[in-house]
Formats: sequence, structure tokens, C-alpha cells
Amino acid sequence: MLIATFNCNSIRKRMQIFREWLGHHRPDVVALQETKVSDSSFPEKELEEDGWHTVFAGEETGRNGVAVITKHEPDDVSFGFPEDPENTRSRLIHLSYRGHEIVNTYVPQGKSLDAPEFQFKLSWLRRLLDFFDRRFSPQETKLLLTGDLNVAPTEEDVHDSRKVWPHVCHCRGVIDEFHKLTEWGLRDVFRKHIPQSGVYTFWDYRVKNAVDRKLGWRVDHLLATPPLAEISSDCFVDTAMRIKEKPSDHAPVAARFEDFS
DNA sequence: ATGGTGGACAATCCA
Repeated sequence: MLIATFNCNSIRKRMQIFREWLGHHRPDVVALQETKVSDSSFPEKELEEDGWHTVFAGEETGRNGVAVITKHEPDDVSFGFPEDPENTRSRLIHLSYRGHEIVNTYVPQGKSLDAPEFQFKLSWLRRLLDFFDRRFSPQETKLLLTGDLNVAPTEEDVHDSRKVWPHVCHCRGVIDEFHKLTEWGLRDVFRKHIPQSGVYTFWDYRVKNAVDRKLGWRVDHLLATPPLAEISSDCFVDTAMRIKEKPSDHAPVAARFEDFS
């Protein structure tokens, strides 16, 4: 079973290379972030024609937006945090999928350390943990938290930790919240398979030749509870997609699990 | 050098 996460930075702009990617990898689940499209304009039909099931939640303004593409019909779907579903739906989708709980989120970037948006980001990470703790058991649930978490949790996850510190994606506050999630029971599936530093998932468009110069960040994650993490067999960043026409500033990250699909 | 590029929508806002 192959599960991927991809901040596509506009699904409409990325439709051509994304359809090719789906056809090549035939994943079971793809979590998308920053679809940047209202629900009425989501390119549902093309994906359906290729045989995919799609759930999505966007905004009329064209900001944020998340979606999940699946090979089979999901068993259950919910949007946003239960206490505030309307205001949080464009950043969070939860699927029950063939014995797995899959949570796709686009964590707020945070703007700057002194901005109210940064407090919103910290509260988002706390609400994620609260959501999991109320509903799931880390030792029993096959839970995957995936998406653009906007957290580079260690110095191995940014090109120059000391240079960027403190950054909204790489500072004490967000790293502490990330650790609370891992202490609760979520394991970093990427790090299980890729121990070396310098493998990234995001490169700022504004930095010239950022990919070649390895000036990236690892902010897109697949975190799994032990029953799921222990059956992962591989994880990779698909940098091939980055050399296509009109790439996103993020690359897809995918993990394979020895499981039914 | 408070820049740079790309995407949303249609003057700026966000990453």
C-alpha cells in the first residue's frame, strides 16, 4: 500500500504532471495540500475519469485547500476539527480507509514569530494532538498523520539550522509541539527509512537554484502509530517531479506499507 | 539590498 503527501501549490496548475504521477505510481492514497481552488472548481471529473475517488475542501478565496485521492472509496470522511468544522475544513481531512485512519492537514505556516498567526499555528498543532488523544489509541489504531506540517523538526531537516533559527517552521515552539505528537506515539516514517540529513521536500521559489544548491526544508511528513509504522518498508521523495514543467515548490513524499490494498 | 518567484484574484495577500 503506497501513501503519498504532496503540497501541490494549486491543483489546477499541477493537474497535468499530477495525473502522470498518479498513473506512474498508482498510489492507494494521496494527501494534497494548498489545492487553492473552490469546491465548485475542483478538477474532480478528470480524476474520476482516471478511476480515482476524491474528497476535497477548499475556500472561495482560493487559499489553502486540502484533498485526498484514493484508489478505493473511503469508508468514512470528515472535515476540520470537530469543535470548529466550518473554519478548519480547508486545512484538515480525516478518512477511515480500509482499516486505517488517515489525517491530512495543512498546518498554518505562521507568518512570523510575533504574529497572531503563529499562535494559531501552535494551537493547530495542539488541537491535532487533542483530536488524536480523544479518538485513537496509539498502540491499537493504524493512524497516519500526513501533510504539510510546516515544521522542520531537527537540524537535519533544514539546509542551515543556525542560519534560519528561529523561523516559524524551525523554532522551539513548533518543535516542542511536534515532539508532543511523537511522544504520544506517532513515529517519523520518513526518518525510519532515510536517516541521512539533507533530504528535503520544499524549496523556496525565491531562492535561485535552491534544489541544485540543496537549500531546502523537510516540512512534509508521514507520521504513523506503531502498528502502522512497523509495517512500513520504504519512503521516498519524488524529486523527478521537480524537473518537470511548472513544478510545485514542494515535492511529493511517499511511503510504502506492507498491507492490503 | 527587508530583495527574490509563483499562485490566488484582480489590489494586494500569502508562502
